[in-house]
Amino acid sequence: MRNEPATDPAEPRWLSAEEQATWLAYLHATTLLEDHLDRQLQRDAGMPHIYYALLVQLSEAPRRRMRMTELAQQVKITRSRLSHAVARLEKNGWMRREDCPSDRRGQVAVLTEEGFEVLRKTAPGHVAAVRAAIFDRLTPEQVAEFGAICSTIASGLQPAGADLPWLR
Amino acid sequence: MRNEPATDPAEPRWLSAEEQATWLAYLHATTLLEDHLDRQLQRDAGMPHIYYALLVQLSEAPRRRMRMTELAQQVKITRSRLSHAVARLEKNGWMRREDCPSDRRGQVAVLTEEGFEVLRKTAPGHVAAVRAAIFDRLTPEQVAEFGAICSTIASGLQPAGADLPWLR
DNA sequence: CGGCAATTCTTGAAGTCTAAATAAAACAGG
DNA sequence: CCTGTTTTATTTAGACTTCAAGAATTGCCG
Repeated sequence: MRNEPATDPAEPRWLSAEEQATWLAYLHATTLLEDHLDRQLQRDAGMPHIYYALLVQLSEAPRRRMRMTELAQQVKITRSRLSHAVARLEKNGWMRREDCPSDRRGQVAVLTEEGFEVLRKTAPGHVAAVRAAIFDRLTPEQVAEFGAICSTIASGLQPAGADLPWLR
Repeated sequence: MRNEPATDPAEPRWLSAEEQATWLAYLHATTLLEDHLDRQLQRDAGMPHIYYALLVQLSEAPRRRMRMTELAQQVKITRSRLSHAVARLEKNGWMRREDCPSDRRGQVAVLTEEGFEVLRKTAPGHVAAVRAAIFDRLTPEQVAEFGAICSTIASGLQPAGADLPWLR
């Protein structure tokens, strides 16, 4: 389709050739990488990448525990998705739920010792995979620029699970 | 965890602080953007982003048709995933399958007129969403660099659905 | 206080994806 | 040819995600 300098509001501003190329490269990179890491972790840790990210997040939290809502926000997923995920991880014995002392509605997700152990054993392989896919292939300047770009993009997007009241 | 300059093969090379920050920014950006575009397209076009990408790919192909395997490769998904997707898109009347004349095993995915029409009507909104999330927020230099980085990453990863014979 | 609204989290159903198994046709050699 | 392998595509079952709905609790405010 076309790309015109015009300002006709009826005519959408299509992507330039360079923008298209970048967008396509982005789609390919993210699709392939997500797929790659999902396989790597499914094979080595028995869970998809996002579940692994939940364990990591918990492992870095004080007392290895976090409120459900905050955990969901940190990892950028909906509370619903988190509920299902934690249910599964709980079956594996890698996570546990406790009632929140200060808010009777709340739950606290806790990383179990077994969960931490899984992390300890599989973290090296995972870092290696991430490194091989990204950091071993970019210059330090590119890493910095890449981080800045991703931050910019992320900062412009609504948090996941931002329930209805976005039009208030 | 630590980061040591040592070359002990037993001690994994953890990510530096800057690498961690970049990796986290990447995860946030991709998670949020994928989610955002999925919602945008589900709302405006009635399908997830990857399905939309299939229609786009077909629309740009000669005679708006493509062999299943090639379509899967172009969009970086497995043949299995494509089979499911096309089955669904066929129900919507947006795609159609034809037998391949030259290879009796093969199938050709064809974009229907209805499918093209959906694309025509929803493309402007989708470009706008992509533009708002990415291109309106980056400088031209960043766009170029971003494209180069994504290309590098993508080029280092195996194609999806690369069946077993990878250890041949 | 009393009640309505918002928050927190879970659930169930429908849609999608993965992994492994299957079927069918093409190919490659002996 | 005829057989074993590869390629192409689909199918099944199970896992995961989304969306809408629901239950319990808290917070606001007149």
